[in-house]
Amino acid sequence: MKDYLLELNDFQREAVLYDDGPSLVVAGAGSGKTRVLTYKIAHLLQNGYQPHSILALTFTNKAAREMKERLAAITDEYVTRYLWMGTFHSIFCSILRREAQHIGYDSNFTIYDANDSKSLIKSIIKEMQLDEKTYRPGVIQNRISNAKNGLVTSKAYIQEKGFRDYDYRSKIPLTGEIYQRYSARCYNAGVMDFDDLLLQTNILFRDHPTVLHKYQEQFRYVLVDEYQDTNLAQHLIVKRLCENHLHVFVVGDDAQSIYSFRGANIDNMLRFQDNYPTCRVFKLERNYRSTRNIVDAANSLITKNKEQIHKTVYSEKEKGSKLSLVSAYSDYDEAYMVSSKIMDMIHYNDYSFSDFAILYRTNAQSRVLEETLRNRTIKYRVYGAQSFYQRKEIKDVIAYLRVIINPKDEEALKRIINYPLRGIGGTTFDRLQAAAVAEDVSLWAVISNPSAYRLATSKGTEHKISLFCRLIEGFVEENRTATAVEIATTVIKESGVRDVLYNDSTVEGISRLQNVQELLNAINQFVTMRLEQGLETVSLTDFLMEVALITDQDNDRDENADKVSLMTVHAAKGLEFRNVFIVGMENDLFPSGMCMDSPRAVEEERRLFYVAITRAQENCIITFAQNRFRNGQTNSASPSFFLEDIEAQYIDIAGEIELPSHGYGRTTASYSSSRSPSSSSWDKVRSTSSSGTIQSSPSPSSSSSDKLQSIGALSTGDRVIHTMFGEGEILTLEGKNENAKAVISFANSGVKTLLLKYAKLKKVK
DNA sequence: GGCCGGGGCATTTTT
DNA sequence: TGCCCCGGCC
Repeated sequence: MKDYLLELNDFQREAVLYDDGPSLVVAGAGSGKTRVLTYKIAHLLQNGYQPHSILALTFTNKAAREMKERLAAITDEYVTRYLWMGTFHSIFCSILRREAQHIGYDSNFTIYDANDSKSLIKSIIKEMQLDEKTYRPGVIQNRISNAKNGLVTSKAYIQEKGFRDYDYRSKIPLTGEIYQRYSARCYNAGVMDFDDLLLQTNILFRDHPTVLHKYQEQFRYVLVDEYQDTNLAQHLIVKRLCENHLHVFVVGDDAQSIYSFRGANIDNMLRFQDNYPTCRVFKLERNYRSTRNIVDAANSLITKNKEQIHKTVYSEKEKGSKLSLVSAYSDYDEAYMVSSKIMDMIHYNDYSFSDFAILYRTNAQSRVLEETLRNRTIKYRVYGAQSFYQRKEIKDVIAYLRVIINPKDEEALKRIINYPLRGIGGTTFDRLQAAAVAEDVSLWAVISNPSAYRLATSKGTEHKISLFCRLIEGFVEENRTATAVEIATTVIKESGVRDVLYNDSTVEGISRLQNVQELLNAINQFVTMRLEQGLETVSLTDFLMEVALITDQDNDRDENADKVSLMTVHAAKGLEFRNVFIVGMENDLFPSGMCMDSPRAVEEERRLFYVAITRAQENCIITFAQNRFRNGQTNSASPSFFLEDIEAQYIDIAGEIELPSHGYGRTTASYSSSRSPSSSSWDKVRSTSSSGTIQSSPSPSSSSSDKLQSIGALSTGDRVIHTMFGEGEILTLEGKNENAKAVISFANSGVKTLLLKYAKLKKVK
């Protein structure tokens, strides 16, 4: 093993070496938090801790994987195999599976993802004949999730006056009832949702001291990453596991706590010392990531928050450039300026695309950016977009697999009972489900024996149901002996999914079939990997558990691809880029308009802005638009009041910026940065935006009426997509308004003349 | 049972 | 603007 201690600074080393009780490492942004955690584990290993006696908990698979890789590099690879390192959810999912019988579950329970949960809540709301506009499924889902994360079971929820009153005041008094039904349904279906994995673990540990004791004995040391993001359920699990030996080492940054809406409680970190009175606090304050200006600017922002652990983050890098603040006329212009700036910086500073990230508050903002980047042929990747396992075709196949290992899985059944179409439609399904609810049995119990439930269905329908039932039973039977890949292959073939996709010769259809093939590869890969790690057998259940807890993060396969990264600020946490754009810095957007009634929520938004700024290593460029198209209309916007929180000395109002040409002529405007001395950047912003130095770009519709080079947004030579004919190129354009026509040469359908009024053309590139 | 189109509606979301 | 839900129609 390398002499790892030499690679740490004094403070980091102190934290790693201290071994005399609970430790809290308050790690500022970019201060080498993961490094400390990794070396701490290496240190424990070197001092005689067995790998299987170390439990290291993270929030993302990616964090766990990266830490494993780093550990493998400084210790031995085989060691990391036996470490208990993973996300809270995956680790306790394994434990729950092992101990399921203690809490009345089968060890083959399946997992509801957020969509499954929401869908179930929706059906319950319908069954209770409540109005979906009053009882918004998303809101109810949040309420239930928060309750679970706060370890409030449905029973407790209904009994507790506080919840009742709160729901009553929110005009959704029956939330407790929905929660109760939701829990019952999950239990009957033999499934757990994400929150259950933590809630049930707590129940397990609370009610079964011998089980708890077993794990207390096993885990001699417990480490937690991103502790500021733990919720009560997680905090308590850790506390229980450590209560005897107090070998607990947690790392986090309270200034980066941005997940309270998911139940994270920053108090877990702020009051760590109350929970562990003998704890020692270590502060890592040296930032290794960013230039001094960036660190100082971020500090000046975050000091405006009241609740925080005091620390002074500093950088010893060069001063670097100031942050820059750029005003744009519209969201479109904002996107255009960002892409221009990227091109400029690449040109003059020798950056590549992958040195840039564009961060925004909401996913909806990515659209304009994407469009603009495409037009400028800038390669980009949107993170947090639909992940592989979220695709419909993949979810469909996964649903079959879920039903095979747990036929009671109601949401999975719902997905596949009529896909591919087999004539079991909504009405029939509702009847089946109503019977299941009325008799308090699983949906599968009704499906596998419909005649026992006096359903008002026809003979023909009953036959269809029994065919479906036999199909599933056949799969279940095969799964006893077949490998995971074999059973998945059979399912795709015999369910009819393959034929449906095969018969769809559209571009989308072909890609869906490829995705399904890719799923088989993924299963194969997973099994091979596990076998290589020395496991005797790898079941379908193992794969499904892994898949259920996987999210988008995992596909960083093309990490080396040279692309600009687009993502929400939330998704950017933990990442770093040489150059960061923070766009849409406007009131009502960032901070979100929904936080304004709560000072705590405003502080969280400010932390979010802090996270955004601290992603930047060299340059941080902040933009806002004076007009933004949102929810179908354009609204005028004002620069975020958070900008006022950044001290003026660290931020510049941008100089000359080229405005979008739209291909209709060029305009160049420059920002008149206010000369008047001002103590806050805010004044400058105001003077800039109100003096309106940025002119509106000409609108596309004002294009000239020459030889009809273009009509509306279309020009000759444009590549377009037609819903029927596919992709093609515009050869000519003619006519006005109602009669505007285009002659288009389609790749697969030949040349067509289309009336623009009817042809819904979509421009590509 | 299943498809199409009008109307209402929009945070963030490690698992 | 784009998604999702529901109601009407085949």
